[in-house]
Amino acid sequence: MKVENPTSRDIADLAGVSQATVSRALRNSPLVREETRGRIQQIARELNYFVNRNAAGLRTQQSNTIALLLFDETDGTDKRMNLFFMSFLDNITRAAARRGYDVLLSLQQLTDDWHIEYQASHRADGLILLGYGDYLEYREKLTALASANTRFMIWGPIVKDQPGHSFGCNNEHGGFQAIQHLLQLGRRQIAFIGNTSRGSPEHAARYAGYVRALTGAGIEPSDDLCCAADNSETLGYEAAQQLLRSGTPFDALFAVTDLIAIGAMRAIKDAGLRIPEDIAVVGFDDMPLAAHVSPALTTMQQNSRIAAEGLVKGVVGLIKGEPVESALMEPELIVRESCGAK
Amino acid sequence: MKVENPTSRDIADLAGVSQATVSRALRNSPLVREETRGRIQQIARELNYFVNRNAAGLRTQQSNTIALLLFDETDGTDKRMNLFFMSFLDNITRAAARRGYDVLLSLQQLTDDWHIEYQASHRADGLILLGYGDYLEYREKLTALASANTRFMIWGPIVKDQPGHSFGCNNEHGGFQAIQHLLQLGRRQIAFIGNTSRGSPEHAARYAGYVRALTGAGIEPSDDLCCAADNSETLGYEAAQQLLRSGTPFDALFAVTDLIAIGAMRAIKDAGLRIPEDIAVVGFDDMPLAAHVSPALTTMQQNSRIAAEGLVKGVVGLIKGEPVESALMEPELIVRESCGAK
DNA sequence: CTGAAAGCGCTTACAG
DNA sequence: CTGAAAGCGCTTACAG
Repeated sequence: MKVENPTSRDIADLAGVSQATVSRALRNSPLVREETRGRIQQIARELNYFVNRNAAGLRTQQSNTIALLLFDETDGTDKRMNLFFMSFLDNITRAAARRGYDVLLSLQQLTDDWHIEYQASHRADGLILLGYGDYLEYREKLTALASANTRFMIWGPIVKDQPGHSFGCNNEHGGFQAIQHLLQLGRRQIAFIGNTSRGSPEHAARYAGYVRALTGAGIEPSDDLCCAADNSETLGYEAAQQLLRSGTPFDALFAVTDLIAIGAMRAIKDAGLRIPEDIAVVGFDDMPLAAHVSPALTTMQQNSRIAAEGLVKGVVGLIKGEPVESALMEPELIVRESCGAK
Repeated sequence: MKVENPTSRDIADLAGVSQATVSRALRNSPLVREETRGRIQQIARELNYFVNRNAAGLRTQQSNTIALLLFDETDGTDKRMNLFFMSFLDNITRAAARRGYDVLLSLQQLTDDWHIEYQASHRADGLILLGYGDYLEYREKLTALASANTRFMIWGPIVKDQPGHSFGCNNEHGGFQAIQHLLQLGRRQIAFIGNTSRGSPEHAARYAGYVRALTGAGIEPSDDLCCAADNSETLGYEAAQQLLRSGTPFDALFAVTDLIAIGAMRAIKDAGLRIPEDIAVVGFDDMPLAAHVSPALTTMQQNSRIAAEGLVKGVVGLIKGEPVESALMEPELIVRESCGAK
C-alpha cells in the first residue's frame, strides 16, 4: 500500500476517482462531495502525501514564499550582527507561516544585485528588505526592484520619493520620548551620539525628536554636545570619548542605538565617571544585550513582533494586489538602570 | 523588445533557435556551439530572464533548497534566543549559496511534526536541524525523519544509535580544555553548573571533560560543587546562588554555557565576591554577549563558520548520495578577563 | 458533484 | 551541434 513518492494520481487510483478530483479534495474544494473529500484526504494522510510545490507553483505561478533579504553593514572588523534581528527573524517566519508563506533567507550584501532574481525565478512571490545603513546608497537598487515590478517591503522609515513600501518605527517620536524622560529626571545638558545625515534617515529622525524635545523645554540644542557616529560599539566609544574630552559638561547622553550606547558607557566608565549618577544614558533598539550590560540600559524598544507583522502583512498584501500603505509603529520606553530613574 | 515575463521560448524566438538549445545554452552545456551560447546568454541578460525554478524543479525533482529548522527551548518566560545562532544562520546561508542552494527558514517548535513535509513537498532537498535541548525527546522525530528517507544533518554530538548524521562540537575536549586552563591558573576548587543528564548529551560531554581534567590533576570531583541548570541566565543565577550558599568554598566556576555563566556572574557579584579575584569564571559558546559582560567572559568558542560549513557540506553530500560521516569540530579557548589570566 | 484535457516552463533522452 | 518530443505533477476552465 505504501508508495515511494506518492502523487495525486496514486491517490486517485486508490480512491477510484480522477486525479482532478483528488486535487480538488486536497484543496478543500466545496465542489467535491464531503464523503469523497474525506476519503481522499484520509488516503493522502496514510500515504504521507504532500502536494509537490514545484508542480503547484508552476501551474499557479506562485511560490508561496517570501524572500527575506538581510543586509547588514558589518565592516569586516566588527562582525557582530545587529542582534535585534534574531527575534525579528523569528517573528517574521511565524507571521509568514500564519499566512501560508515560507521564508527564504539571504544575508548577502545589498551590493550584489540579484534580489530581482528571487521573484523573477519564481522562488519568492515577494521580498522583505531588512537592514540598517545608508539608504541613499540603496536608492538605486530600490528603483531597480520597483521597475522590475518586484513586490517588496522595506523595514525602515517613510522616505519621500523612495520607491516601494515600507514599515518602520516612529523614530522621531522615539527620540522625543527618550529626551522627555531624561528631562523629567532633571537632566538638562543632554548629549547626542549618532549619525544625523540624510543617509541614515532613521537616526536623523531620532535626532529630530531630540531637538524637538529640547527646544520644547526651552533648551537650545548645542552642536558641542552632538557627535556623529555610525552604528558600532567602537564608534560609540570613540564618540563619547571625544565628547568627554571636549570639555562641555553634560549630565545625560542619548545614543541613537544600543550598540553606540554600550560603547559610550564603556568610555564614560573608563573616564572614571558613574552611570547614571554623573551621566544618565538612554539607547535605542532594546537589543538583548541592553538588559545585560551594567548598569542595565534604558532604551527605546522596537517591538519586533509588531514590526514583523507589519512587514509580512505588507508583502502579502502586495502579492495579492491589495492596496498597501507604508506605516510606522510606536517604540516604547523601557526604563532600566542607566537613566537613573530607579 | 522587452517581454513581461520572459520564458526560454521567448529567448528561442529572438535567437532563432529551438527552446531546447536555449535551455542547454543557459546551463552552459558544451553541446551548444560557443557563438550560439554567447548570443543566447546575451539575449537572456537583456530580457532579464531567470530560469523558472518551479518548472526546473518539477522537471529535475529538485529544489536546490535546504530547509533550516531552528528549534529553541525558550520556555515562554525567557524569550531570548541563543544568540550564537545568528552568526550560524549567516554562515549557513553563505555556505549553502556557495553550493547553489537557497535556505528556507523555520523556527517552529520541534513538537510540530511537519518537518518531513519540507522534503516530501519538494520545497527542500534536505534539512539542517539546529537547536539545543533534550535530545531524547527528539529521538522519535529523528526516527520518523530517517524512516521517511529525509536527508538531514543535526547540529549536535554524535549519539550512539541516533538516526541520521550529525556535525557538532567536541564538547568533551572543550570542557577538558576549560578546566585545564583554570588549573594552570592555580585554581583548585572548581565548581560546575550545567545539566549532566543523558538528555543533554552536549552538556554532559562538557561535564565529562571537566571530570577528566580534574581527575587528571589528582582532584576528586565533588558533588557539592556541581549544580544542575538548564540553559538560561536566570537558572544560572539561581544555581550559582545555591552553590555559594552551600558553604563549600570554590575559587573557580565552569558554566556549561555562556548564558548560565552570565547569570552565575551576576549571582557572584550580588554575593559581594569579585570576579576573577575570588572566583574565576569560564563559559562555553562565545556568544556575542560574552565579550560585553563585565568582566568579559573567558569561554570556549564554537566557530560558527566551521560548523556551518560542516553542516551544509553534510546535507549536500546526502542530497547527492555521497557517503557522509558524522564529525566533530574542536572548540577554541578564548581568554578574556573573567578567568584572571589577564 | 465529477472527469477529460490543456498547459504551466523547464530538462533531457533520442534522433539526426 | 541542434531540434522535436515527452513528461515532471499539479490546477482549473470546460463540459456534462
